[in-house]
Amino acid sequence: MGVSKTSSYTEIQIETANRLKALGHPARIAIVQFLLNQKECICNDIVNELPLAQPTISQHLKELKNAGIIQGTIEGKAICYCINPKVIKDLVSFFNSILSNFHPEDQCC
Amino acid sequence: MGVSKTSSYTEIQIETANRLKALGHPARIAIVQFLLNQKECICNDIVNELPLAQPTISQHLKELKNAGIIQGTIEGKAICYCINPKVIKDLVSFFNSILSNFHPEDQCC
DNA sequence: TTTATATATTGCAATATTACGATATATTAT
DNA sequence: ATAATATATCGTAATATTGCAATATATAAA
Repeated sequence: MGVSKTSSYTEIQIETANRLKALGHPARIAIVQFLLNQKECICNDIVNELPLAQPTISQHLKELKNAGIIQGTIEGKAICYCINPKVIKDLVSFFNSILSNFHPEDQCC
Repeated sequence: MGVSKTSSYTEIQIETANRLKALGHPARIAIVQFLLNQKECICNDIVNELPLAQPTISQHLKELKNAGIIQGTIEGKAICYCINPKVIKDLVSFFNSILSNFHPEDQCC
């Protein structure tokens, strides 16, 4: 006892958690994958592809956008969404640093 | 019109989303990082480290365990939790496949 | 200007998550 | 057997997420 629990979370922990949370839904995983398989990444194509109503897709896109994972630009009356690769690269770095800290000989299970 | 939205989610999309969701909370990020920085990965040490009550930590550990990210073994009256590196490696593979599908020349924004 | 198309926002119901006090369980120490 | 320690579970309140119908906005087409 006597140990004070003063530690809160670091900015990096919070930002990483926000990004992973944004990707932590099958519809949003599917959206990201769909965007990458299309040359034209138009919002309406996602609505036609996924089994969700248009407002729900719009909501998921907003969450991905808020987390910085995608960005959108207006293309006439449509909106084109694209991946931000830097965020994905940051996540890969995060997991790789986890793996580099992993020492099997220290594991008790 | 005429396009039926028959597609649901694949098993991989669902599993990946579950794992990312499990990591999508700063406390669970902190837990994973803490486990990797300790040789002895004892649950009670996490309780002393993080600014959360013991039942809350227990609940977060359960979610990480359900997602397969950690596993625990009984060590006397304590429980030792460890990372499952395969799950992290799977996530790195997932993000790398996203990056390999990313073609800047196809992006509209 | 009217109509059609594409997307966003609002409002709302159902469900899930988060956090914790109280309590249960299980092991160890006395 | 009793007490102490470590962890899990239960119950519950507060909040967040998910999904959608209805509606608003904005651009393009007629």
